[in-house]
Amino acid sequence: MRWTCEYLMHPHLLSPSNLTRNLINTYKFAFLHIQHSSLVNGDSTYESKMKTLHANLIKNGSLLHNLQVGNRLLNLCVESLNFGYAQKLFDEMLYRDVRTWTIQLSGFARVGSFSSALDCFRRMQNECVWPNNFTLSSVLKCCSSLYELRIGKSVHGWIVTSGIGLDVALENSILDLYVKCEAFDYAKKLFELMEDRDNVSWNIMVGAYLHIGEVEKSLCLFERLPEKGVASWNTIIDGLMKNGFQGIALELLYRMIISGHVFNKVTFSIALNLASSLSNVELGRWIHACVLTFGVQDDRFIRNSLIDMYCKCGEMEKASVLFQKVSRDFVRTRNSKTSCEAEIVSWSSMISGYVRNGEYDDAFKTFRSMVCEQVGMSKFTLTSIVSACANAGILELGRQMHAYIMKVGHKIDAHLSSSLIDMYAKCGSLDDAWNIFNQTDSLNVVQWTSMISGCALHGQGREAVKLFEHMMKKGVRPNEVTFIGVLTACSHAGLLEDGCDYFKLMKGHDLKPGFEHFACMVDLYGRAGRLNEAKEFIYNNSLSHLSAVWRSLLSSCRLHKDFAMAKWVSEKLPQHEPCDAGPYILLSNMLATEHKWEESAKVRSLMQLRGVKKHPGQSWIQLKNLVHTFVAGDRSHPQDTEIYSYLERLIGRLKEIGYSSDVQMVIQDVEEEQGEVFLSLHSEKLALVYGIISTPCGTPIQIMKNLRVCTDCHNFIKCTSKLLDREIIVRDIRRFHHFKHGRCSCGDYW
DNA sequence: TGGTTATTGG
Repeated sequence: MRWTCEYLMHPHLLSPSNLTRNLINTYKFAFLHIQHSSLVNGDSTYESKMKTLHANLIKNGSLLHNLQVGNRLLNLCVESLNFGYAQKLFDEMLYRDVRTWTIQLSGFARVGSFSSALDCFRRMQNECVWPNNFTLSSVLKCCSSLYELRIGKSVHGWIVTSGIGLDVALENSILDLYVKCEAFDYAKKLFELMEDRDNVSWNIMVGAYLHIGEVEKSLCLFERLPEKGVASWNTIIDGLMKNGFQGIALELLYRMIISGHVFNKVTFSIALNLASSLSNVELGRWIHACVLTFGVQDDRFIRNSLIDMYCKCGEMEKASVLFQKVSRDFVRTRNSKTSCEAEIVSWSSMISGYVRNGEYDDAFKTFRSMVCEQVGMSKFTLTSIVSACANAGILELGRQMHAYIMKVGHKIDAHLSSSLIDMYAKCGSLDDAWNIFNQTDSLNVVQWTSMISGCALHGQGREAVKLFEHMMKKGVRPNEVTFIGVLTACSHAGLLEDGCDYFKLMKGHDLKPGFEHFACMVDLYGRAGRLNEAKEFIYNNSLSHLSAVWRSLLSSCRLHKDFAMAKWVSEKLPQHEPCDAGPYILLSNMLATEHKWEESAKVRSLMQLRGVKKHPGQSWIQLKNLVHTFVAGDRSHPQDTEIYSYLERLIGRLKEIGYSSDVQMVIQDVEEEQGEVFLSLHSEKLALVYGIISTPCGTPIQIMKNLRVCTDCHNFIKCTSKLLDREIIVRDIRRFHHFKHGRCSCGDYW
């Protein structure tokens, strides 16, 4: 190998008589040798060696006089993805035939330059080179990738009129073009007219029916297939899953196995995807075991599917182990385009996995390494990271990400714009959310929903309702999530009648209310003070097994001070969710308000006995580039002496303007005075005080909290906003509270 | 012919 390479570096050693098949092979070896040493041994002289090789090739001009030799070399360049050299060689070749053009054209198609491939086809036609079936297949593939139905149809027309021999493969390409371009009628007609149909033709049609959601027809077609190949099974299982028929998909996978079909690489990907969409980690693990048995664990698609499956099943550690292995391998193969794409997918999967599992810090860390290691960004990565900013509520980071996206020059597509709208809304800047919303040209249902939910989040119920009406007028169909948004808005703004109307409207849109919608309705009745109607609604709709609706009713009871019903409800709660700490705390809280300390303590010990852990309350505030997090009674902050002494003085001054601690929220068996002390140390108060002492007078302060804000803290913040004349914004787990001049945007209704 | 990653709610 080394000898051949050195030999080629000295062209004077070449004699014209060597211009034979052997020479081509020698070039082939040299090519592969240079590429191999660059990829595996990290040889940095790759570029210069290739240049030398190429120069020698050109110098030995006779090579380019021989069409056969030229074509073979061109093919070699294309196959090894050395596209720059392929282009040079193509331009320098003296003679070109249909094969030369086809190699070049399919080369463009292979690296995803479909437009260049079509240009190549046009030039070829201009030079009156008659295409063959391979050329046409490639051209049709380019058309379908570019959704170029018009060009595709003209190619079809040309094929028919030119009298070129049509074979099944070419007809299948046309069929596939029509399906991909959603010209389903054309596809159906062509399929009916086809004299020879092979398995591929049938599979394309099965896939086509699945694509347009005609699941039953696709199943019929599938069952009619006389010999079902692995590809047929793959198509039907994948399509069923994508149409939301996970159960049938799983059944078919089982049927496929027991009828003796052996999985191929595609089957593994699909099966892993099925496992994650069912959140069935056992199935996922079983498939992982099969992957290892078959020895296909190094396939990039399968690896990524494995990572994604573990991410979606919440097993981030397992995903991370696989990911580390992948990224080690990728370092060595960075040069090829396909491996780059596969690498980006695995990074994206990891980031979205961390976001999905609420591990935002890890998501940010992964993103940072991705930037440092100069891995290319995809819109998937960016969308996930914006969503991480949204959920973590870190406005400054969100803004930086937005700026980064603009700087990199990424196009803001529908997914990105909806996640940006959502991010700004969730990070407290509704104005920025509106800016993105107003700048978007054709709004889809997700973007409308993000904006509607954003308004609801900020207590702008009427604005949300207006938006919803506007959206309907524009002819955009609301989905289930849109209704959750608009119902929440009605509930937060106390718009009982509108809420009931919208709930009824769901039927008109063929949408079945889920438990979230029912919970919104219970909330709506409850907040409006219609506690009995809320209770009736629960029983009339058989919702009594859902703890979410009882919890919502309980909050309303507290709001309207109906202690009798509150106690009745809070006793029901732990039965439904024995592992959730919330109901126990609420119940013991209710008992404590009636000074029934013993019973309250019993509930607490029952909770301990069952090993239920309380979710610790946390509040955080971002100042400059740092996020400061506090828990109740936190003494770990470096400025804690300052914080505590300011807090004490502040409470004293607030009392002078009428603030008093709301001891009803005390959840421990303590005396009032002690209770007051305990309340004063809630995490949001600490975060607020830290914000006050760290910023100039009059600066608005924004705090985030992972639980709902309690009545006492709500009161405390209201009074503080009045006393210090500061705008204070608090995001709790459900909504935003904008405090100004002693009032809150929620109207004390949350 | 078929396979992996993203947005609104929970």
